[in-house]
Amino acid sequence: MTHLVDPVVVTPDFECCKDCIGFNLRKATRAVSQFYDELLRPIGIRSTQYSLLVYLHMSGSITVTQLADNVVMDRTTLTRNLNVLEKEKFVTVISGLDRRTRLVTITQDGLVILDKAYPLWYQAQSRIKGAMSEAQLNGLLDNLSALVKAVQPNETLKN
Amino acid sequence: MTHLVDPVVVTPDFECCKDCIGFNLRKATRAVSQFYDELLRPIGIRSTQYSLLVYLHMSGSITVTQLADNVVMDRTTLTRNLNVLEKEKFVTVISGLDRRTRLVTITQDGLVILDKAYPLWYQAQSRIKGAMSEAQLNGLLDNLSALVKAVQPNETLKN
DNA sequence: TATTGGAAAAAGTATATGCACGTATTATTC
DNA sequence: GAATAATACGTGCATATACTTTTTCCAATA
Repeated sequence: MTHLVDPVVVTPDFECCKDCIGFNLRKATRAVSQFYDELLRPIGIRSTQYSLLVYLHMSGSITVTQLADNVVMDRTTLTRNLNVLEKEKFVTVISGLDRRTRLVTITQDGLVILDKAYPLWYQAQSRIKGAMSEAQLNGLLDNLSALVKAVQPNETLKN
Repeated sequence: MTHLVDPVVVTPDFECCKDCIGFNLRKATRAVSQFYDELLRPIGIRSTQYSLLVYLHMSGSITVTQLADNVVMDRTTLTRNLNVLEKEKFVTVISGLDRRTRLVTITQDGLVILDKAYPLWYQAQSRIKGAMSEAQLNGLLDNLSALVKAVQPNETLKN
């Protein structure tokens, strides 16, 4: 005959926290972003700014919320990041037809800095890619996408 | 007979920037860290703080620079993160034997909050792990470690 | 059409991040 | 032992990040 065990408080096994996805992601992001930033430093922009400018170049004019959704960034974070780019004259932010919305557009100055930044970014990207196989790289990118999908609130629940 | 081509400025192919390791890492880190933070919110600490407390619990007393090296965090970033934990009485920071150093130690309060946080962290970690196979997870962690090693300045050059 | 509900965005507050620089302490060298 | 180099750390400044609250505007409905 079996008995229920007492509800004891088990000391957590913190050893397994070494495999925390969040911790390891943040650690790698710090290191990798610093690496890109270092190569971009000569022209005075950071990797976060480069990524936003590239996206704006590819997307064309876009509202703040749409851009935030697309790059998986909190809207208020994006607003502040855009303020920096606007101050540098790399983007313009104007009111949309729906006057609640704000349309973000890359400027000529933004395109110029993008062209300057591209070879620097490419160098950083190449060096990092050199540390892993093509299969590893594709696997990594796939896994990162899967993570984003896994943790994002289900959009279908909105309807 | 071959000729050297004119040194033309080629329009960059920004399409390939979609595979930027830094951009995709940051994006996943934003989403994933938010997910952990959401589950940790009931007890009032963030995933960054949880990770630091876990590390301090496992390592015992440690200097700021050693800790920064181990978690691949800028020393000044760590100082500020520790200030928050110190304010909450989760860690103590005292002068070491070498009076230049500062010894960081987790407190009783820190251990208490750790025990409370563990099941919440475990739940988040489990849900995320559920989105991928064991092989994928191990591959991801391996790739993240490889990235950190790839971009870190070669330590042997210091000697 | 007046109201009400929802959407888009900014501002306030706080943590996270890192570079440049300065200070205190230890180690080294002459 | 004094001068110098190296180490450990913090502060000032700026960007990156996100939650909460408030404001503005559009849409739907009674």
